[in-house]
Order: sequence, then structure tokens, then C-alpha cells
Amino acid sequence: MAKRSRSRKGAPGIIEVAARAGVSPATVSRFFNTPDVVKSPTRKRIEQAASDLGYIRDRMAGSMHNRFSGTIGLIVPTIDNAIFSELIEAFSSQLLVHDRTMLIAAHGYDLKREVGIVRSLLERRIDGIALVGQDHDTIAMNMLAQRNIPVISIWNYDQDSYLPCIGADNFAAGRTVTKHLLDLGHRNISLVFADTVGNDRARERLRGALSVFEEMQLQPSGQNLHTCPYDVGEAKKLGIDILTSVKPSAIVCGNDIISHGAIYACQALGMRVPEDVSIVGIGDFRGSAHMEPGLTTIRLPAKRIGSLAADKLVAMNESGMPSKVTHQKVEMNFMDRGSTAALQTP
Amino acid sequence: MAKRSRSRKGAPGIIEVAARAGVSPATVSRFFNTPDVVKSPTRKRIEQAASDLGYIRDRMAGSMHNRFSGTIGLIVPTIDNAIFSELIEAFSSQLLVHDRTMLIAAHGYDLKREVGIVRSLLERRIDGIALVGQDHDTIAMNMLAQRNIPVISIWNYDQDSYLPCIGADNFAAGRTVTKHLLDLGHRNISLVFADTVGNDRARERLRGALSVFEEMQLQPSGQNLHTCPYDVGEAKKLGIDILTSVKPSAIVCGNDIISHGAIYACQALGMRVPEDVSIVGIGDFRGSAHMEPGLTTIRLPAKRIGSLAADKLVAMNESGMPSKVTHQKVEMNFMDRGSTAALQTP
DNA sequence: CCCAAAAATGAAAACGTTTGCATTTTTATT
DNA sequence: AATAAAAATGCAAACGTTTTCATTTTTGGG
Repeated sequence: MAKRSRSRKGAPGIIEVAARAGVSPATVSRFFNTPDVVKSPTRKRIEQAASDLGYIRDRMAGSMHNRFSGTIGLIVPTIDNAIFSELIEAFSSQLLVHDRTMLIAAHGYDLKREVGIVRSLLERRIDGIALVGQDHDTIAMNMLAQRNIPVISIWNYDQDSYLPCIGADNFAAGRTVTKHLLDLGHRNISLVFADTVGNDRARERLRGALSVFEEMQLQPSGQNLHTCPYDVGEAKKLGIDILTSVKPSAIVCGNDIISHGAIYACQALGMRVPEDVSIVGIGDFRGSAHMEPGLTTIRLPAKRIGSLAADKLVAMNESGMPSKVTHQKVEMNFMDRGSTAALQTP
Repeated sequence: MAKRSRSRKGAPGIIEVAARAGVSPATVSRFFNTPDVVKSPTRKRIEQAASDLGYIRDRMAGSMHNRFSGTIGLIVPTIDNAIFSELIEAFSSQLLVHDRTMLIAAHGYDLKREVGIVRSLLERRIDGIALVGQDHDTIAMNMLAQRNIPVISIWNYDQDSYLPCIGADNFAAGRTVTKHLLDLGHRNISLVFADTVGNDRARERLRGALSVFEEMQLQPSGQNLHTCPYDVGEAKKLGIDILTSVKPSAIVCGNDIISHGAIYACQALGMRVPEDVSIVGIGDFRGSAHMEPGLTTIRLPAKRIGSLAADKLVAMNESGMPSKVTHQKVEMNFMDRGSTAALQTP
């Protein structure tokens, strides 16, 4: 039985490279970390030797001293959902630009699972971590704090967050789309949002939506507030329910995925969007612009957030942790497309 | 200026834990790696000490001896696309089950970029890597071979692949959907596929589709073969083009994303699916089942592939590399939904 | 109870780098 | 050309574990 073959056969180390280049290992190390400090001819010899041998650095060994591993963590509720994949891609490729790599994991909206994931990432010595939202388990936060790891919260902007954050104003987003519907004359409006426990993004959006009703002295009846998971099929099913029972003239969806389901629900029932029902979403995911009708929604710059978060985390590494917790708000754009129209007075 | 603060303040190591538990560091190490070898009372003391101190293992330091880092790489063409996010999620969570973590990166269908990514992952000492498809740069493959890293190719099944693979028979998939359309009486069929260079999945699917035409002694005119990126918007645009110029009665899309675009194109043009145009896809992504009409497609079990790949890679680690290259085919299911119908004889 | 065998633990040498300090080489100044 | 200062390089001690080998403790059979 080939017990954990220790082979590591053809892998040359810094020492082999040094020997071949006729320098000391220290110099080879410097060549890779601070090239400007080694003389040009030496540099050339090392470069040659390394390439001859097919040398590949062992960042892990290096990290023993450094205390920097060059990997940064990202924990999202779920990967398998248009909501976050854009973010992930942007975060990852921006890290690559900084010569870092991404360790990613999903907790499936289960904050308890997040704790285990944080631990697992910490065991791998991440240099920093980005978390979605501001709702997290204390245990996880303590582990991070004790180790003094840069943490930032992304996706939701919260002026008073105890963590640095980069995100959008979800409250405002909820307001904007709801107001748009009211401005169009709709009054019988259904609200379909994701479960808000442990999900500050959804919570804020819903708060925003409700605040508009309040301002207008309108009360959405309990009957008009619905909870729905981030799933097109579920949303469609629920949509059909709502459209046949409550018969709203418009639906505010907490998220584009839900909107997609709602639009399909209308189509399945033979109702026209926006003539019979107006629908708005939040997010502006891939595809939302191109479906028929195009979805009226709010563009949440996922790419921008991912990219900024990567930059920020790297910066926190390189310049030591800033004492000040910064909050960065990214802009959102209202995309007025074809899924909403003024209420047809019958 | 806080130059790369070396702090690592509150982080206790194995030594602190050992001291507190009144044992040697060696025993603490054993406690974590082979618990059964340490006596129960000792185990308890160590456990207590570790939890008191908030100790978190440093797997990196451990990996110096082990030659196993506990991280496994996954390189995909893109994360930000329904195509792969399901795979990624499954792969990642199955790794978590095996107490491994995932390092992931996307090359954007650029095989040259893949080389750099492979190097970067190798520098982080991955224990194995999963690559999508069988088309890869030789340099990358050599780096992996030299280091003797377990590699598997996923997504496409190829009996003769030089790499172990886990995937679906894309050739058969192409055949099935195409045959379905021909069986329904369609003859004026447009083929819309992704660029096949460096993309064996698309290539196989297209080959499969064309093989059916050949068998039936039919020739798809050059006019009927189109290339399209994996993007709903682009697909929709191209779809509108095709539907207004070539006026096919059916479209075979190389992938569900393209199908979505094609369906929206029909809707934008006021054509009914499937009455006026039949459309088939390949993949069965999230949402395909629920759109209106439901997309007729082939279910590619991305979750299953991801999960199997994770298992396989871990197994290759634990039992030493098997000398035999294995090829595993995962089943696909044809999903006959609402987007196809028999040709209306005019 | 005794002793051999087995089980549990400890001591110390790795693992492949980085880095502070010492040494050598180069450069600049006079 | 001599020398001081600066730049380049080398030496060896880390980094935080795991693991081999040696030692101690426990177990079980007579």
C-alpha cells in the first residue's frame, strides 16, 4: 500500500536553485521578494537557474516567517446563485492582480456554519477576510479579532457598522423601487422578500420599502407581505399564489431572482407585464436586462464592490491596520426598464 | 509608519497549549492529527487547554512536513456564469466535508492565463487540482506532472483522455437535442454554439449535433451555424438576427444561457415558443425549468460532478496516486419541457 | 506480582523558506 | 590610490508544526 508517498520527487527548492546559480539561498530568496536588492548579473543567473529547474516558490514555507500567506478569504451565503457569482469573480480576479489568491466558502445562510468556515480559513492563515453583511456569530468575530485579521463587511452599507464596510445602501434601494411603483399610481402592492433573519441586506431593503408606505400613510396589509427564498422556482410558485389570491397590481421583489420568478408567474397565468402587473426587483443580475420584458430594478455594482473589497483588504495588509473603521458607499442606479407601467385606471 | 506589524499578538501556539495541558507539544500535535493514539484523560486536558486559549491550528506549519496542505484547487473558465457556479458550490462543500478547502480561480476562457493560475496555485501547495475540460496549455500540464500533483479533468467525459476525467458525454448531448428536433419534423434548424477553440465541451456538443445531420443525410447550411459567447444579451441579439434573416423553425443552442437569450429574442419579436420556433438548450441551469415556456434541455449534473471530483481528488491524496487513469461518465437526463413542439406543416 | 509486549508520551531533528547580522564587494570621495 | 560609505551577498537562526526514535507507562498472561 502506497502509504502517503512522500515523493515530492522532481521538486527543486531554493537551495538547488542557489547551487545552480552559484549563490546562496538567501540571495535567491531576495531575488524573489526584493529583486531590486540583487545585482543585475546575479539576478540573471538566478532567473536562468530557476527556469532551468522549473522551480516554483513555496509560499507556505515563506509564510512561516512573513506572517503573510498571500491568501484572502471570502465567505458568502451561497456561490450557486447569480447574486454572488459576479462579486466572487471580481474579488478573485482583483486579488490575482495583487498576487494574492482567494479562499472561498459558502455557509448557505447559516451563521453557525459560518463559524466553522472562519475557523477553517484561519487555520490556513488567511491574511484577511471579507464577509457578506453585518450579521455574524460572535464566536467567529472573536476568533478574527483575537488574531487581528483584517475583516471587512461587504454588500451592505451601514454608516454605523462596527466593521469597515463597502456596500450599497439597501434601505435606499428598497425605498426607490417602492416609491417608483407608488408614483405610478399603484396602491395594491405585494412585497416579496427573502427571510430577514441573519440577512441585513434583505432587512434593510424591506425596511426601506415599508418606510415609503408609512410616509404615504399607507399600510401594506399583512396579506401583502411575503417571504420567499432566493429561487426562481419557489418565487414563481409563490407568485402564482399571490397573483391569483391577492391580485395586486404590482409586486416589489426583494431581489432580481424573485422578480424573475414573478415575471414567469405572470406569463404562466397569461397576465401581461407590465400591462396587467408591474414588477420591480433589486440587484440587476445578469440576464435581468435582456429578459422580456426587461426588468425594472436597481443596479447593485457587485463587480465594483468585489474589486474594492480586494483592494481594501490588500491595503490593510500592506500598511498595517488603520485604526479608523471606514465605511464606503457604492452608488446604485435605478434601471427603468419594461416591467413597470402606470396603473391602468379601470 | 506601522511597518508590516509582526504582532501575531493573541495567537497561542501548540507550545502554549502543551504547557497549559502539562504535556509535550508532540502530544498536542498527535491530539489533533491522530486523536486515537492519545489517552482519553490526556485528550481531555488538551482539549480544555486548547479551547481555553482559543488555539487555532496552523495547518501551514504542519504542511511543511506533511507535504499536504489541505487545500485543493479548482480552475474554471468563469465563475460569474450559471454554467459553473453550481459546480463550484458542490465541489467546495464536498471538500469541506473532507476537511479540505478550495482555492479557486477563473481564466476567462484564456488558456494562457490558466498557466499563471496553475503556477500561483502550485506556489500555495495545493494537494490536487480539478480542471475544466481537456484542452490545456502544455506548460501548465508539465508543472503539474513534475510535481506529481493529482489532476483531474471535469465536465467532459472522454474515454481516451490522458487525464482522469469525470464528466458527461457532450457528444451524446449534442446528438440528443438535435435528434429531438429532427424527430419533431424540423429541418430548417439553426445551430448556435460557443466558440470551440480551447473548449472541448462546446466542440463535442457541436460534433454531436452535426453527426445527426450527417446521419440523416442533411447538411446544415453554413448560414445556419453560428458562434455566440455565453451571454444572454449577446445571444438575444444574435437570436433576433437569425430569426429575422434565416427564419429557422428551430434552434439548437449549445448551452442553456444561449437558449435563454434565444427565447427572449423570440418574445421580443413577438414569435411564440414553441408554436413558431422550437428551442433546445444543453445544461439545465437554474431557472431553465421555470421560465416560460420551460426550456427543453439536457440536465448536466453539475452538482454530482463537483461532488465526485472532490471525492476523487481527496482519495487520490489519501491512497497515493493510482497508476490507472480512470474515466467516469455521469448520466444526463433529457428534459422535455415546453420550448419544443412538432413542426407546424403550413 | 513479575515481566514482556503494547501503548502512550517526550526530546529533538526535520520541513523550505526569510531575515538580522556579519562579511565581502563595489562605489564614491578625496 | 586610499578610504569611508553603500551595496550586495552569505551565514545561520528562526517560523510552528510533525515525526522518528527513545523512553516511560500501562496492560495482560502466567
